[in-house]
Amino acid sequence: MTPAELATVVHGAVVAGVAAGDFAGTPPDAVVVERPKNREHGDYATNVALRMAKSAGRPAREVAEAIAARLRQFDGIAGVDVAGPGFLNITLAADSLGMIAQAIVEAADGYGRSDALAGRKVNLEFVSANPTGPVHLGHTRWAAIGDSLHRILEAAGAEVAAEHYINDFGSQMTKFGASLYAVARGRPVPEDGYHGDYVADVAKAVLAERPDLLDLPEDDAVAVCTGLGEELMLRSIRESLSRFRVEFEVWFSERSMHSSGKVDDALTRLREQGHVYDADGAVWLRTTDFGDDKDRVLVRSNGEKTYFAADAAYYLDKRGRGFDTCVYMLGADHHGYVGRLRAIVACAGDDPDLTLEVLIGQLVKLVRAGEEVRLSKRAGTIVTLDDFVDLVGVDAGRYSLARWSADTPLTLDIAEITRRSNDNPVYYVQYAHARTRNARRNAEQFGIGLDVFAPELLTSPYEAALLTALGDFPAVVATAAELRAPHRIARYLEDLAGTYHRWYDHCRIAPQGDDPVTDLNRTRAWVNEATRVVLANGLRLLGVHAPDRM
RNA sequence: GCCCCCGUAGCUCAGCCGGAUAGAGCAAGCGACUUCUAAUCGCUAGGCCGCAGGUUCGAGUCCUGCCGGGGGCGCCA
Repeated sequence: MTPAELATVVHGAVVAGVAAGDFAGTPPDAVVVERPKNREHGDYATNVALRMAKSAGRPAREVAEAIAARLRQFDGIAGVDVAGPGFLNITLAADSLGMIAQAIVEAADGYGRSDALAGRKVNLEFVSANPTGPVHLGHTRWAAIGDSLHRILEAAGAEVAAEHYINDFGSQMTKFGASLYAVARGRPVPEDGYHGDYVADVAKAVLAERPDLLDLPEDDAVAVCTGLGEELMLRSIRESLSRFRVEFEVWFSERSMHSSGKVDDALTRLREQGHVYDADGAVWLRTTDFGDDKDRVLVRSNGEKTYFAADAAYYLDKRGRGFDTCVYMLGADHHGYVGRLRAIVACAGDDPDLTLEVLIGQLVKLVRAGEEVRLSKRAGTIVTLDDFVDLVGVDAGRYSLARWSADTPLTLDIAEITRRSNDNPVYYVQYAHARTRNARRNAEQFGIGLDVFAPELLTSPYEAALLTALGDFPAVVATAAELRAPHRIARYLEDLAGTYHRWYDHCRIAPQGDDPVTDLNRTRAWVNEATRVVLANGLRLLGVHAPDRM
């Protein structure tokens, strides 16, 4: 019996109890059963009686007793205790609990998927690195979290598109082109230009493709630098992200919205909604109507449209493409933008609380031996995604970034996250997976396959602990999706790996010495395989490899 | 001044819709390798959940105020 099935059974008992007049009250829409922290409290616990007590007008313990009496009638439930203020502690029969293993093996890759977010069309925008420089460590945190979220939301049934916005319009691009040109000419980079060794690399690449560059009039040459520089930079950004196993469905160009007239359309639309006004020669959006602390400029007095205008157009474009939830993942240094974004949404006639979600990620630092790592050959003062992957690898890098809540400012110690031992959670979880594979290979030597399944033999408390942990996975994925919190997957996997290792130490799969192969051995092979499935599915959601051997 | 995030064990952090005796890893100490790969496991020790109020059967969790730390407040993108 899975926890979801048990929840249905308990709910049924509550409804039946009310119908039969055991106690009064309104049954809740759904019942939650959870794994108690303390194993002595049974396999599962529920607080439904505590929640019912008020409407029943009776002490929670009395309600609990009445529900318990009904549950005890149920096949597959071995025991029900009323504890504390009115908790119901439920112990399942071994065969009933053991069925989880078979269900998981049969569901295979599909185990953990749900329809919790079915029908939702979610747009996930993250990284959105400017094509004027490499992907840096701040982006990298979002690359890991955003891509995992992509996978998790899909597992929860949502239709998801990951998008990378390209700021390829405006003065920053021109500055980049001018910087490239300066370097190509052997002149110093302008004060407000782009610095770092990568600028020289890109300039060299531009020269290689356009040997005539220096013969062109300066304006034309800068334009060539801007165009080619952007192309090269974008290609390198894609390569870096792809190497980090991060893929986007859509690379969305800001410039394309200007040239196609979408920005003008958006301005018209906002004007029609009555939130646009002209002042000081500029065009403004009255974002203060919606909680912003000051109004924002859409078109500057020199006629140029702002980044903000493009963002309004981008939001409208997303909505036009049918997304009902638009998620923006921003660094903490951009949180001031949230108010403006909400105002755009409100000015467009949407409810920001419904269609807009802004996730703010706190800053990341990398330290080595207690010193912050800043030395980047490529970018001068920042650590790039490529530097990071070179230092720690993709698996350790992704896992280390994804296992922390985005709300936590993060300091990663290089020595700690690359250490190949049990104090490194990445390897702890990966090793557990490798161990399941090895145990399976070993069992096969004894002729143990997945044929006989006798769950009533799974009576060890270590099996109960493992089986209930395995049963939690779908709920963990659904919660991670709902809370946009990939770190919950990682924490769950660490817990599961520990539970598996303990089980492995106490419950042999293959027989020892000359002992004969028993049905218990064969049944444990299912438990082992179910664990492998969950570890593999969980690691896949984090974009981390599940190795066969370590 | 205003806004966002954080404050939980020596350290780094989990803690979902408020629920039972607040958890994990590391670090410290002790123990288990003739192993299903010890990249593992067992045990010990470690807590005014920043402070003060409030809400209620019940608060680490929700509300208010304060203290401490980090970040942000352009006709830049």
